[in-house]
Amino acid sequence: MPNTNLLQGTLDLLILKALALTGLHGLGISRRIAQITNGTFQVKPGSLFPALHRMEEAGWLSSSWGDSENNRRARFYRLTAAGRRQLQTETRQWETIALAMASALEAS
Amino acid sequence: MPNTNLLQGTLDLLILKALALTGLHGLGISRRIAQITNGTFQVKPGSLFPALHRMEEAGWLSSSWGDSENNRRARFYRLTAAGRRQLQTETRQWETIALAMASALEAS
DNA sequence: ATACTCGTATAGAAATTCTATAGGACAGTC
DNA sequence: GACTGTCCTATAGAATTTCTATACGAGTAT
Repeated sequence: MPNTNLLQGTLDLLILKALALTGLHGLGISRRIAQITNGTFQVKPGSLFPALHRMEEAGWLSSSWGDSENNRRARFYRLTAAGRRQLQTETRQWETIALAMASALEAS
Repeated sequence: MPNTNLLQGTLDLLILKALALTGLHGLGISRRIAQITNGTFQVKPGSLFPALHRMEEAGWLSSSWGDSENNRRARFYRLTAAGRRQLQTETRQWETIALAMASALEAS
């Protein structure tokens, strides 16, 4: 019974968008996503970290170890140039989908 | 390389919405989805039929054999009462998600 | 010491969707 | 009648993403 909390496919876009302004470490990304979605999406570690690894593998993120605000060892992620392009692409895709769904749900 | 054409989770809602007005057979549902989304979503048989079976299993649809407009044997699906409730539930869920995403994508 | 928070990580399960393929039946044409 | 195309349903198998649950190390505070 997967409480499909998040729509499959939206997580990547949210992560990319969370990193658009500045680099963040994992939990920081999670917090920023909660912030920009007004608390609607609460990404849990088990979803977040595999996604980050996958996206780094894809070349959209790069990362390095550093120290967090609380003096903990943390891995900081930032967008690569390809990641920035991907953000644009996925944003457009989302807009297409949102438009289509809005049209469908308006249909009488 | 799954060209995830459709966002995972939207298919059910689209099917429910396609059947909101009147019962349809499988390919008819597919055509109606294309229609109400202005051609954005083209649901292929390999996605559609498993979904229909699943949703009937879940009690949201009921079906019966009949003849299509073209005099072919076709299975007609219609919403059950539970299906109608599910349509409302998923519509609200979608709206929540769409709002959250809009908020996220607006963030500077 | 102890307990708590922060931060990352992974294994395993679950679910949905896609590609590819199949086949029966009707309709139209030569 | 044979052939071809369209309509309609169906399934197997693969691929992918996300969730639950669990773990562990290290800093902080009591």
